[in-house]
Amino acid sequence: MNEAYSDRSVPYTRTRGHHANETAEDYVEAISAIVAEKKECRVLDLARHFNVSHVTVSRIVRRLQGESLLQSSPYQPIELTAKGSMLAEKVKQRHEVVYAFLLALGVDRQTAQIDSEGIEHHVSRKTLAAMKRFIAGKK
Amino acid sequence: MNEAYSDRSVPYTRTRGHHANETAEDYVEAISAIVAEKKECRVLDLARHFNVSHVTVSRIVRRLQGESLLQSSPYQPIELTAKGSMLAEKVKQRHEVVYAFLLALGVDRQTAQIDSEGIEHHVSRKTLAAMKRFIAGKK
DNA sequence: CGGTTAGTGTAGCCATGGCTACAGATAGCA
DNA sequence: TGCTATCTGTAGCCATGGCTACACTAACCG
Repeated sequence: MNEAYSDRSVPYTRTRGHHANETAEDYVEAISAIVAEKKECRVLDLARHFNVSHVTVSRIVRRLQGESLLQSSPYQPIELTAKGSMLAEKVKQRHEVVYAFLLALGVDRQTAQIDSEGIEHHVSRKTLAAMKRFIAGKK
Repeated sequence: MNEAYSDRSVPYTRTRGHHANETAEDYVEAISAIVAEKKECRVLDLARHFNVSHVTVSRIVRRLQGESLLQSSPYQPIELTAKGSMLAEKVKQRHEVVYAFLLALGVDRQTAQIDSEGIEHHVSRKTLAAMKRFIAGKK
């Protein structure tokens, strides 16, 4: 299940991996943003970002390292691998499109921010393209 | 956490309950649809619907009974409670709006079906209203 | 240098939702 | 009636991601 980051191609097909992939996407996106903002990303930065305990973060970070999405050593800052950076970039762009789309639809910023976080993981390539067309048409 | 069916009101606030609520919504919606179609709903109907084993269904059904969303006795058909029916109706309507919205946006039926299943759980009241306005404007 | 504080790791608990394997119930048909 | 096939339940495994409690590291400051 290595390259399974968008495998929801059959209606109601549940696998263990879906939720884990969403977590991976959220984490690399957050790490990328935190590094961009304050030069380095720590376990506690992520814990505060997601409102979870540092223990939860630490275990997830270990898992993502096993998936070669990031690199971490004890008491050291967390860094994305090339693979992790590419995924982060893809997720960030998709997220931005969904957010901009909701704004264009007439939703307020706060709601658009919250809903886009939930929606982004479920938007297929085709729907994303339709959202882009809509945004372009609005300009 | 009894009435927590749409509690994602803060950015990136994760709780154990979110995913479980989505499962509950999917199940009551499916049960309602299956009952409407073939008079009764069995464990195996749900297992086939969601592409999971009957064991998984059976455990989730037990949990949902504990939440008073449905009633089930050994080897008997599954029935929604009044509470379960109301939730199912709400979810069904929201799902239909999201599906119709994606179609109106220019997405093909297959993609709209799949994406709407994932997206529906993350659409707030406000975004849903915006989708309705968009559909109405298209007519 | 030592002490306090913030950060991190580990152990171990829980709930959820995947699974296989096996056992028991139900129903339909010869 | 009894066989067979389908359905359902139970036991028990796993991964994920929540948590608290406790221990250790590191860093900063007096």
